[in-house]
Amino acid sequence: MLGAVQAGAVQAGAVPELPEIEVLRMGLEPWLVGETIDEVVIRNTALREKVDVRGLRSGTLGRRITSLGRRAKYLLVHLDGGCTLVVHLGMSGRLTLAAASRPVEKHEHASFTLSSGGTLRFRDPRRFGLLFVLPTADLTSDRHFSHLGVEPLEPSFDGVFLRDRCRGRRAPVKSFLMDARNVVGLGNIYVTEALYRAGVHPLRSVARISRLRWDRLAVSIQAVLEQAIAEGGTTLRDYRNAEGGQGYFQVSLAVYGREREECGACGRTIRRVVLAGRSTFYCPRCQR
DNA sequence: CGGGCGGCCTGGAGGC
DNA sequence: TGCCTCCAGGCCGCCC
Repeated sequence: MLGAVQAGAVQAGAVPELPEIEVLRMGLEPWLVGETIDEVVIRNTALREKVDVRGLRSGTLGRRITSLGRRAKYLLVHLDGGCTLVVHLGMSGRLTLAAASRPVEKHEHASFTLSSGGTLRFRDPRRFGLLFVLPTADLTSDRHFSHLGVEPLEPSFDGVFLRDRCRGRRAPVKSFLMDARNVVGLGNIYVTEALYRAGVHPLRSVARISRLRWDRLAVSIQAVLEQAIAEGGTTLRDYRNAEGGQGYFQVSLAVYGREREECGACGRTIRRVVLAGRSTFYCPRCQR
């Protein structure tokens, strides 16, 4: 169980984007599949949307977990009986396996007792997360999912798709890529890094991006996400390991959070601007 | 219609 | 040292 806890935990300070949810899904799946949910405890229903306790219980109690999926930043716990438990971690959510004897932590709003005797705990200090149950058949039509765009790690995601998708629009490319109606799963950090890798200025209008740059952007987005997944999704701001060292993926961040530092490629000073209320970092020479 | 932005929420950091 | 303010951001809804 300890191994599962370490594999499944989104570490402190990580802002869960697509790679963090995918790492969580892979870490939890071998421990959850085959388990039955024997008890559901909800301590606080005031998440981003009020938790429907009765719906959650009726859809999950006595049900066996058949598989774990992911759509955008939603973790999908598929159950027999035709329902799916949907978990969104928001900004600060964590989903971890723990022994039933472990004391309840602060901000631990929900726990699910499994047939093995372990528990699945949902902790979310900022309460931007979501917890609900749906008939599995409604997963695409439900209002949380119906508007969502393409998965960036699917084969259909490429430069041609992006170019077609933005036709007739003039939004800054960063805003376009962070809009889940176009592409899902990208948060501020990975978009920022992908734009740097592709050499595209974050404020550039989508109307003024060449075919070549769209191809490069698609490749960069996939490369950043795949690298982050391979490195355990450690997107860390304040995480430190036991020795006080920094998380692994932070080393790979070329521009995010590096205002006033030198660009590793050209030496120019990395700049920060605010777009749609979000910090945006870029190299003024490498990104045009 | 589409893009910008405020609000939700808490903890951590920085200023005085 | 302690209090206050600011900032982080996924997502929705409102506004222009």
